[in-house]
Amino acid sequence: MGRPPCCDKIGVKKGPWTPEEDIILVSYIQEHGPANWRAVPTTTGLLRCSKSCRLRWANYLRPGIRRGNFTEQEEKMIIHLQALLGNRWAAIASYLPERTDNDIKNYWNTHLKKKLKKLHGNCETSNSDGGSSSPSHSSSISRGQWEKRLQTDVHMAKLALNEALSIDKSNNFDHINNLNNITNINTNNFVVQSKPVVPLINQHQPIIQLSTSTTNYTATSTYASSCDNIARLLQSWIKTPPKKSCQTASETTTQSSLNNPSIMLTSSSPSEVTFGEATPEGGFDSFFKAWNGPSDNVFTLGETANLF
DNA sequence: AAACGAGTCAACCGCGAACGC
DNA sequence: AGCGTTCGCGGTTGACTCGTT
Repeated sequence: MGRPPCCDKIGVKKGPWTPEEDIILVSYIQEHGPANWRAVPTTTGLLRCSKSCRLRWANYLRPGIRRGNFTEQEEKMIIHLQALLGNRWAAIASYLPERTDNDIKNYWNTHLKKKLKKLHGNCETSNSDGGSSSPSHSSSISRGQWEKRLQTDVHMAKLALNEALSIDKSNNFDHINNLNNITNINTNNFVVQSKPVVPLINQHQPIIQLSTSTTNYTATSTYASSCDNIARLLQSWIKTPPKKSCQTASETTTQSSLNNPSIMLTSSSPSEVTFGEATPEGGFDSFFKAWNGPSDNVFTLGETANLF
């Protein structure tokens, strides 16, 4: 029996998400939390499959995501974690809470792979291409040799991570905690465990913790950063008007979005953005008013920690 | 200004794991 | 235990941007 498709192929929209769709999705998650993705399209009326909604949230709308401009420390971490864990991007992303697995994967494939290739030369035996650090890919060397090399890799990774993290200890508490996890890995266990590192990102995902009353938010600042993401998106969207499908899609959906009383945002500062009453006649004006700060005016990791 | 190629990244697809009945 | 459903992950694709000619 074949696996049923995750959604009906008919009537399901594909391609880039419009700001309106983003707002609808965020509105839903703000109300129900990031769970039961299956219900999202039917509840919200979004013409997207549940998978697409989850991905959009996880990779783009989720609060606390930083995009682009990978720091040297992050690069180091990614390189060494990749050496440690292979192409297990979700596990790697769990050590970089502000980054998504997709972002790390892209950055690896577009930047770091080349960088390492340049550094080590083409005939280097290192596993810079990913995957070869796993026992299943080490057929050319004996198990003993592989374990020896892994021990060295782990040691090197520890040192590099220590070095990288020591620079930015103040706001990287989570990294420190995660470092403890990674340094506690027993190399012997590592060999036999199929999943030595729990994807910590899952523990961060239910960031918006709502009480049953949707007006009583305990995670205002974290949600604000999600609004922040959308605000930035909308701003760039306005600056560079969408072409092709994006524009036509938004044209067709704007009215319904504005008529949805739950999706307007009002606030005097980005850190206090909450969902408010809809003012259809106001359009996105209030949204932009809400967003008037620098892009890095978002909650800190410490603030996130306080939520748990 | 136009054409082309390379680089980037958001989104899709398919698979396996986890979960619930 | 077996089956169907849902979720999460990693690989891949393709649209878009940017630089060069």
